[in-house]
Amino acid sequence: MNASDQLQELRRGTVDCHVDEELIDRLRDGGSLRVKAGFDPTRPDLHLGHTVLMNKLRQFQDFGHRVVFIVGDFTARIGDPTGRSQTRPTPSLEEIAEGARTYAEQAFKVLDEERTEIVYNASWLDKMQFSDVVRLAGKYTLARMMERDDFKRRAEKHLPISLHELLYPLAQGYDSIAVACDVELGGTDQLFNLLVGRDLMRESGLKPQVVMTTPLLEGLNARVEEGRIVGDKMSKSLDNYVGVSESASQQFGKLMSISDPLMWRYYDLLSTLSSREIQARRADCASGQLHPKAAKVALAKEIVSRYHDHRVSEDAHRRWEAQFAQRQVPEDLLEHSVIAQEQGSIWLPKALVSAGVTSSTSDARRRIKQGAVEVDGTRVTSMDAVLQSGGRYVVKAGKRAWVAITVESQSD
RNA sequence: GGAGGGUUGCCCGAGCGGCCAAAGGGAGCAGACUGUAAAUCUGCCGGCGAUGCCUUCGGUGGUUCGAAUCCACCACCCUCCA
Repeated sequence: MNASDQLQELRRGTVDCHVDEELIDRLRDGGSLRVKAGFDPTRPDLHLGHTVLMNKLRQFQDFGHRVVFIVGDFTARIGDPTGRSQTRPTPSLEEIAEGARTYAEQAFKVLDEERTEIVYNASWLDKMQFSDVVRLAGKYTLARMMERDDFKRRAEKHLPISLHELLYPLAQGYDSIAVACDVELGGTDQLFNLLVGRDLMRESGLKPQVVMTTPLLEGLNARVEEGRIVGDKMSKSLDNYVGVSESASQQFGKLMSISDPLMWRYYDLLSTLSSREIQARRADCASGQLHPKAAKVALAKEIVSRYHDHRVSEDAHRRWEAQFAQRQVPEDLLEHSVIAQEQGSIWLPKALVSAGVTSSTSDARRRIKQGAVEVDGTRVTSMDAVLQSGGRYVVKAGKRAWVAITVESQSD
């Protein structure tokens, strides 16, 4: 594929490319580019948000370029100040090593292993002497460092900025020197760090890297208001994510819960369809030829198939339709045994707590009061309901809270 | 080294002696409506076999009939001056 077509494809999905001309020049030169991306090994559970970047890296690989996958085992110990007002705890060496391993494992569900080089930044950063650090620090100024809006904001608010936080961008920038890359990719929140790398490379007499940023994917609960996406980025701590290693059913269900407008954002950032195909699908929905639900199912299937067997993905779809659209008892119903109390029965709220469906009897009573609890398909209205010993009951305590409870008698 | 401000439920944040299991918002949960959409509406949102009882407002001790609220000490966080 020629250079301008490559550029066009690589830029798809509203990826910001800083210094386009340089990239196209390098693409024109032919040969394989070294594309760098750094990863924080302390968060090894990849979710779809991370895969936006991964997919872009994969695209580079498909054009014949090489990915330099940097495990930030050293920088993890400093802690990236990006978006944080507090310094986070330093992970142990073991945690970092374990994280790096699982990270790579998950990354290769998307990346082409043949065209990926994995390197650890401690292998050069750890060896630096204090004098090396001083020399590196001498290449940058406080004024420029303070251009970073996170630092600027904190300075204005008189919030603390630790000195080591100022070193973080330098360390990351030094990585670019160490691996001599042509391009560095990162999330938009990484823009400043990436540009520092570019400057440091130039200072060191290297050809400065081209900087590309991928947008941050919004979480499942994001909304679209007046054409703008409102909501937090996808993150594990906010529990608005789809994990790469989650089960097909979980992934499918989560993807189906996003709002229609958000679906198009997900299409743009996660689908491998061409922009033209996505536009066509969108137009069909708008004109009523395609039901939005069908479009969402197609997207969910595409994504789930990427991380699971195609058949598993089909199965997840089928089960989802059965459980939610047709309100049938889920196939993968959890079985749970509880021990009967005196009188050969167990008070329903107690059974629900014991089966792990509700967090407390108060919670169980609340749900009964609100009509959320069903036993064998019949809504429970009495607070005094009990399950008889020896029986197996299919209990529902809310849309997603299903369990089969078997009551064993006390003497067992 | 000096002066001042702060620490409230999952998060933000009001409360500044009883009417406080603690306003308001967010998140979450449940029901209705649906395409498990989203939005919206309604209710819930510490625990307890429960119109009552028990434990919560950084920690410990105290004042008081009564403390998230007052006092003392301790811990942690922040700001300003040096």
